[in-house]
Amino acid sequence: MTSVKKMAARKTVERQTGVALWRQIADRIRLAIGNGDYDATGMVPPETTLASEFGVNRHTVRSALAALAEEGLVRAVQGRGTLIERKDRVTYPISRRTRFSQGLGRQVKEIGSKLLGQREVRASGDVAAALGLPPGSPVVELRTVSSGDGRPLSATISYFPAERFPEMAQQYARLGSVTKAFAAQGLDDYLRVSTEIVARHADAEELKLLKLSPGAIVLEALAVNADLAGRPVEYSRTRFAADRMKLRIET
Amino acid sequence: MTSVKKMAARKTVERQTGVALWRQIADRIRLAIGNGDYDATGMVPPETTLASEFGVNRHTVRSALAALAEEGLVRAVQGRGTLIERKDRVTYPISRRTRFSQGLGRQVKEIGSKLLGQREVRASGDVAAALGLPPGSPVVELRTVSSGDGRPLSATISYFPAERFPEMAQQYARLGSVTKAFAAQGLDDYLRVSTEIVARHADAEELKLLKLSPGAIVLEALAVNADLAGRPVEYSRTRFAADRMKLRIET
DNA sequence: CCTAAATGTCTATTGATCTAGACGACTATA
DNA sequence: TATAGTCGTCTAGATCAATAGACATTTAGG
Repeated sequence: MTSVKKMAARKTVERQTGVALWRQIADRIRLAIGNGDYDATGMVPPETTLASEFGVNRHTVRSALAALAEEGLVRAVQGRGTLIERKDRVTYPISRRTRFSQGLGRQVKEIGSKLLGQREVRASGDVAAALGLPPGSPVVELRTVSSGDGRPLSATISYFPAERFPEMAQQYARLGSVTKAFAAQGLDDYLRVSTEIVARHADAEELKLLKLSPGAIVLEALAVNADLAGRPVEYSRTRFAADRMKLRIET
Repeated sequence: MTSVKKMAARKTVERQTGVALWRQIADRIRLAIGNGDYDATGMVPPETTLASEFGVNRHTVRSALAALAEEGLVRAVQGRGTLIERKDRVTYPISRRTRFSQGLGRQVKEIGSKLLGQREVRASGDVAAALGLPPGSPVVELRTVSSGDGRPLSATISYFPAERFPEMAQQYARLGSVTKAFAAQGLDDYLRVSTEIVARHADAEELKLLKLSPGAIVLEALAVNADLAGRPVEYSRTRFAADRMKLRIET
């Protein structure tokens, strides 16, 4: 409809929006790489081509590519072109039996989980409601960051009923997995009962934990897991680096 | 953990990242409004306070507030302060039986669906794969925008197998609902078989359709619905205005 | 009625971003 | 070994983003 642009498929970027053109273009190219748009050549189109596609100066495209090179996503080789080093976006499956490491298994070679902190606190309103406990009940809080092949993928804050799982913190520290820590305390199976997802700009803490650049997006998933009898055993708040992840809902 | 900032809670913003300070600040304030941080007064803190909190000049804060006023989120009144006009996020449930209007029922008074365009096209690779058809098969494409209480919430592109649902476009135009259009063509029930979710910055078209301000985020859900025999009947690509919506996964 | 506190407007200056053009350096291929 | 195609670097100027300070205007409250 409306106007039909001729020739070189014009990819629009917006000016005067508080987001620099080079950053908008970097975001678009990162997305295109993730979509496999350049798989045929394994390279990003030449700078001059990109510049005319986006309707900007070649220097602006170079700034965008420099940012992507900084991320380790591409590598420019003089005389040849700009090679794609890594294709982004890991798929994270969400199902009734969601297990962090399991789902990522084949997509990344190495999964890392780092425990940032743990403490016992009294459940605030939302945590208590999610876990079906009276407000103020003791809960174990775990803060973790998970990464795939060295890149941070998600930052999580989890809450567990302290009375039922008093050793949660120690067991997690020892085993490095929520599923295993549950098993060590007599819970062999649990199911995802609810997940809420919002997308927003990352705050300062998230930028640091996930090694993101400002303006980056996080997908925040609020999830409740329950045992087979339906009693909540975990409430978690996971922030995913949106440009590295895709969520798949399996129903 | 680590360092504890003292005094006037310094809210950090990052410089030289391609995202203007005023936009970072606008994003932070929008988030704070959504979190209910200013509910006590119904107002945003004074410009001078915000300026010192973020460690920037008052003019920079004014640019941020001007952007939020443009969105209709706040309204500045000389001599009084900056009033919060609106704070919201509609929840969109995703389950095996996802129906657009149903889930929003009690949250918004009035649901609007606008048909932007319809045509019959040959299925491209991804569409064909999702619908389980040979590439190039005829499919009906519908483009719609849905809104709640007058504000656009989502923009959708849907594909239906043209052979099985030849009247899709006409029926949708007449009935204003995919569920009803299916029913009119003999399909009484269908289920969501897969959903993929990514978050990214809105492109130019989405900014326009969803009446967003540049730099805004969209949640993109790629979904396949199938009949009870498991045959795909719809492939849809829905872009939600992320600052107005929350997705709830029901498993 | 005055004052404090808040937003509105103006000018001037600095630094970051973007454009424009030219030319050098490297790679692959005919 | 040319030559076309591509990335690398440099200079100069225009526009946008942010700072700084001053003062006007409006509102609420003593």
